[in-house]
Amino acid sequence: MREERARRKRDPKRTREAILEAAREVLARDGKEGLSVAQVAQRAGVNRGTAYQHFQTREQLIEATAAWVSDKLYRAVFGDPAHAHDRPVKGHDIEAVNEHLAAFAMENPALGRIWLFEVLSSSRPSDDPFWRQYASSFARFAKTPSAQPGMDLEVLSVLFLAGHFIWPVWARAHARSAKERQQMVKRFTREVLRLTLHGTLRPEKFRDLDARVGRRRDK
Amino acid sequence: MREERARRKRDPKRTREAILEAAREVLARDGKEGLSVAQVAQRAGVNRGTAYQHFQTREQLIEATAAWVSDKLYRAVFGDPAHAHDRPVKGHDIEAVNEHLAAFAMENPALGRIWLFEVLSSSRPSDDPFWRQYASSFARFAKTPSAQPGMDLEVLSVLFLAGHFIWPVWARAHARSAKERQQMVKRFTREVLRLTLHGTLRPEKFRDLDARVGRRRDK
DNA sequence: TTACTAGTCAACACTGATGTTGATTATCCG
DNA sequence: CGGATAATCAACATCAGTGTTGACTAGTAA
Repeated sequence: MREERARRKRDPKRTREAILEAAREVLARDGKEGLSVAQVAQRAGVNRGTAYQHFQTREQLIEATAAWVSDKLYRAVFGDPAHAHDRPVKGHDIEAVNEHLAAFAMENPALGRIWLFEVLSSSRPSDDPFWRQYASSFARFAKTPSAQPGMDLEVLSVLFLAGHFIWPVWARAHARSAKERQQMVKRFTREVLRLTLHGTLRPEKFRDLDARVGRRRDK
Repeated sequence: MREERARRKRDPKRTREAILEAAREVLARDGKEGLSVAQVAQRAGVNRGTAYQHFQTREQLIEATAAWVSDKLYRAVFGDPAHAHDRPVKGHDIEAVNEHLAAFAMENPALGRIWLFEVLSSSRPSDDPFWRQYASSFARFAKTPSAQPGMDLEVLSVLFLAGHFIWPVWARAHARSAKERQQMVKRFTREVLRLTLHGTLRPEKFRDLDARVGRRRDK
């Protein structure tokens, strides 16, 4: 019942970070509705009252955590939001985006789950910065002559994003070694590449990528 | 505070069903960790004690609900589990499976979410009957000469299943008219078909499906 | 040093959840 | 009919969670 013995050394920034970190863990494990401030505070080694000092309410704590994750995700895949201009749009870049995404998702399965669930349950998912950037990269690529005609970009975005974030959950990323995780990422990106080459890309325009897949086409 | 006025007419089967139905609603809205027996009972118009008579514990109630959903899903896509033999495996059947799945997911976005989350959080996802059947259909098809070589079936299964269940959530299926939902299903299945034709299927073997997509291939 | 600011914490009041128990009574069956 | 069965419910004990308040004290600046 007693919360903690020794009084925490004073460092509000670090305290805030500790709370957010604990919130991420709890949120990933128990989901939005399963998060309690009490549990987060205990896990962070902080008095519950202190948590309420930093985040006025349970709801705000969740919100702040989700924002943190979205930002982290954005940076991992697209880099600094400040340099959001002059992004190239060739086929290789969509490929690079997916690879970064797959790697991040596998290394942070919990965060990916948080982001996905949070975006899905938000009233306007397309307000999320990461989603916007992902979709717009896709859209710019679609206008390219390298792209297959007739694609439904919204469907494809949802399909690929869902896949990227759910694959690590399925693959039990958290219970595996770094090497295994790396292998899982490889499997996923290879399959996505194979799929896109013959589904959303014109193979004849990406012979180099085609070769990387190592699939024989017996025609 | 007082739970109900008139005593419920005695009909244990119906009562059990009412509880399960309410549990599905709550589970879909608040997720596994957000479900409380109290809320379920109230929504079902049943005394909390009665709910505990039918399901010994909160955990068992959730389990029973998930099993119900899995069964419903299985039947919607594959039909009666009793006739699980002699299933054909041609390309058209994978296509039919995906169409049934897309329609079910769109008509029951809540149930789809329940299933997906439950399977993902279970310790052995591949124990789920629906998953097994889906994966095995896929696997049998993959051995067919109609299938593309070199596919990673596990990745593809996760990718497509995740997409099917998350698309309706994204598309806000619950807030749309029947007509709109139907249109959303069409969009999704068309795009999946287009994708598979040029990613997991050999187009030259499916000229009829190719025509249905209505995509011109300017070779 | 001293006074102030603010980060940290214990305790409080309250709400709602869990699982249990015993009373009530509809329904069934001999 | 009349007793047994079991479905339903109210009430109880217990515990966890929320948000608030005031006391304590580390750090800071005059």
